[in-house]
Amino acid sequence: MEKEYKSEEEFLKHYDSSRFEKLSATTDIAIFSVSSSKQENYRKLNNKHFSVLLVKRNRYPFKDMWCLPGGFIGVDETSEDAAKRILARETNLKNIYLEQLYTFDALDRDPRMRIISISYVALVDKNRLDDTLYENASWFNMQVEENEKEIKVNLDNGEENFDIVVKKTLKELTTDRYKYTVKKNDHLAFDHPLTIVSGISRIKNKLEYTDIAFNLMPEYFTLGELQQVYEVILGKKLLDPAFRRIIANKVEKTDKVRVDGGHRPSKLFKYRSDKK
Amino acid sequence: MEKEYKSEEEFLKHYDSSRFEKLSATTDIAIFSVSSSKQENYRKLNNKHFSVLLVKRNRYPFKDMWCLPGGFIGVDETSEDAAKRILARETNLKNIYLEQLYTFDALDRDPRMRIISISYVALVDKNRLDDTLYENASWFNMQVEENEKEIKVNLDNGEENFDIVVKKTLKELTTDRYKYTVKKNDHLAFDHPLTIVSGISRIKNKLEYTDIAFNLMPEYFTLGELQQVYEVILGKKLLDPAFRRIIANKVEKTDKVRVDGGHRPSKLFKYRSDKK
DNA sequence: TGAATAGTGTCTGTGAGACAATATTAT
DNA sequence: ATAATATTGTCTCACAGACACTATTCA
Repeated sequence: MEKEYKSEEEFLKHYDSSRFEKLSATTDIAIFSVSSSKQENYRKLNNKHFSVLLVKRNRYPFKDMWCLPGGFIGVDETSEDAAKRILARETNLKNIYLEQLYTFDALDRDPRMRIISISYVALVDKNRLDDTLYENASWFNMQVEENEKEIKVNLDNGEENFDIVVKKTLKELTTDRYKYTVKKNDHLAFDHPLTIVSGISRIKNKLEYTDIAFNLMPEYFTLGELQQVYEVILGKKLLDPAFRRIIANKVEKTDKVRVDGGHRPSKLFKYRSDKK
Repeated sequence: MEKEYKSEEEFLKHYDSSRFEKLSATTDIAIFSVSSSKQENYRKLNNKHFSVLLVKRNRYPFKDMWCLPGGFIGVDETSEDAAKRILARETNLKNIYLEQLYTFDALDRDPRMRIISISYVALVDKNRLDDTLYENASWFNMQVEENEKEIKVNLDNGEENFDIVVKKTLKELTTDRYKYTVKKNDHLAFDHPLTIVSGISRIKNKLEYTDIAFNLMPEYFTLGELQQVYEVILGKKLLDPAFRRIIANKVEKTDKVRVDGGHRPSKLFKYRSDKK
């Protein structure tokens, strides 16, 4: 039974904040970007890959495994502030695209104790990044294969290469569209395969009805480059005329030109937010 | 500096779970439904309203204000389990549609202390509900008006009627599509206006590309009723032929018929999950 | 000159929006 | 008969998919 209080102030004065059990909370961020790798053929464009930043853990639990950048949320900071703090530690950039993704809270997701993870997705333009990475961080190119039953992501940082497989359970009604469960994972700590797959799925969806792609682009870019970014994230080739129609009112042609190979030079465009 | 451990087991044995500050977590659920109200005209169909279940608080903080059903998350239950526990308390139904919405964690969202809220959205078919409601619960019909700058929701349970207004800030790139902030609210506790508005927005979006609407429907329904549900949630009239085209492969015609007024009877349909 | 990308024109089929027309019921 | 909903037909316009064609560069 609760005592009677005359006012909210009086109630708060007597409130015992230890009445309910508390738990720990962390933030984990799926920082995505698009990497380029040179082609041998001087005529061809750079190869692009959708990529994610992982950190090698140097302490228990999951020592020596890879994980998403993250950390504990202080009692005096919001999860978003914590995410920004971690982003600032991992990159040299301000004003990074940051969006809350999902709160993972399975009871056994951390062997230490009950720790929930309020996860975020961030998008960065790799061109603006320093090459120097914090601690044991490394960019992994992702190759995503998805069918009705599962999603396989191949992760490759040039030295290490491994797959994670996440099973999709379609629950029809009575729950969200899909429920993900880890099916194969030997290299990632915690439930981070779920975070990565959820993040990819979120970005893929939003790519089609928002302008988030431009967070992955430098100020000036060619339409070919922009199309490549869409293609590596969506995981399929797009037809040039259709693509140009779709993004026509999101970009603005500049008088700059890029000459970069044995082929016709391309005009440089920039993002136009005042689109109709 | 961290001590050296020989194995993860050894590390876990010595782990001090009080090393990091902890915080409290609650679950709040926006339980949505569609209410019907009889029309005076015998020919006309029932009027439908998109509605949300609110509870009048009988204790501090925010005593005597309305809030979403919710409660603290135990250390040994997931937020989803907590949400199901609360749903079971408020309704008599099993297998309710339940989806994680967002984690709200502004530092000042609760005057007692730092409490984050992992919020959920639930959809129920009011026809299957008992009329008896738990404690001080009450269904409020919602009238939503949205423009570029803000979202106004009028809440009405037959006895009380009030507005909440939430401001939309468009952050273009560098963050999610919109950021919501409470602009006017005299009747709802905590940051629940944000939860309600976020929930409405989520359901509105998913209505178009998923089958969630059928969670709001009884087993057998007419296409007119189904269309009404879409219309009250989307907040606009739809054209009959277009609507029927869209949902054609999601429903299955039965040989049942509903005769209910001074107009042509309608065939009853049911949900068909094996759609192409 | 050839291989590659850049950029545009155009045809066609699909599908949404709009409107019209017919069917059926209780009062 | 009338007012309401139920149901279907069809026209048009916009647009995505598909393909073809031209432009331009460097080795």
